[in-house]
Amino acid sequence: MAQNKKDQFEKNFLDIAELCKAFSHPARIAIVKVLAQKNICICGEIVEILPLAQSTVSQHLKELKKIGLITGEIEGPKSCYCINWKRLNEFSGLLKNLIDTMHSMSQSCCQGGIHGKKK
Amino acid sequence: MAQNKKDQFEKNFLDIAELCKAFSHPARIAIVKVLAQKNICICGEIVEILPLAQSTVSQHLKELKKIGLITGEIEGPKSCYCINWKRLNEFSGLLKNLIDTMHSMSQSCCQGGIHGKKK
DNA sequence: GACATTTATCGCATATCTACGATATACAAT
DNA sequence: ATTGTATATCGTAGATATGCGATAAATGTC
Repeated sequence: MAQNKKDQFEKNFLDIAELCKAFSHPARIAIVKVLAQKNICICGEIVEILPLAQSTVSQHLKELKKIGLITGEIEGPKSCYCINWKRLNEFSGLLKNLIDTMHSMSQSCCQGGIHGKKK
Repeated sequence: MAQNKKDQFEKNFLDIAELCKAFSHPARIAIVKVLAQKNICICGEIVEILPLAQSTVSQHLKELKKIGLITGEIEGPKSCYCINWKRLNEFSGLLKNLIDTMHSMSQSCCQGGIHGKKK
């Protein structure tokens, strides 16, 4: 059991869910911030700042790259990871748009229906 | 091994990460949308719409409630789950603020440093 | 009280995530 | 060619997440 049911939902939801998953661990948020703040591209420098092993940081970078939030090029022994601002802003926009859309279609709840019958 | 290192990051990151985790599964996004769109409070009605068992939906509701994105009151055999718009907007705002802050402190990368030396 | 309805919780199986050390890979420098 | 440096990948262990059926709990109905 415990089959994967994620594909049975709206494609739009899956995209947002995967973006959220990328940010669902503080280490990955921290990595993105380091890339922005310190103007750092190098995996090794990130490793020095964060309390994580090199292999762990590399895995997190891989996930961030997979979803498109960062880009990464390897030039021999050096890496160059950069933030993909377009995708990051898209993430923020998709979430805001989702919430705004939901808000606009919502009506008052628990006031007129069965549940409003508070004694 | 595999110890939990989440507490070793900024508290702000942990809060955003937990909010993102709540939205990191399309089922939970779908649940929130159903609560908004259909103006539904009842767990059982959500179960009918989504391709999930009642116990699974109940678990997702519990997680959404735990992080504060929805509120839930049980009146005997009936439930009343409502969206917490304040918290939802806070989620959207925190993410946007984080990204904007990162963007404002960022400088160009891979253009003047070692990595810019493209042959 | 007996029964139906609705929801939460328990127990369990499987899947995925997190983290690390060890190792492989790719390139620069000597 | 050998060495050194930086990074990715592999293997693995433990922790969480996902999902369901069965069951318990709370309330209304007969």
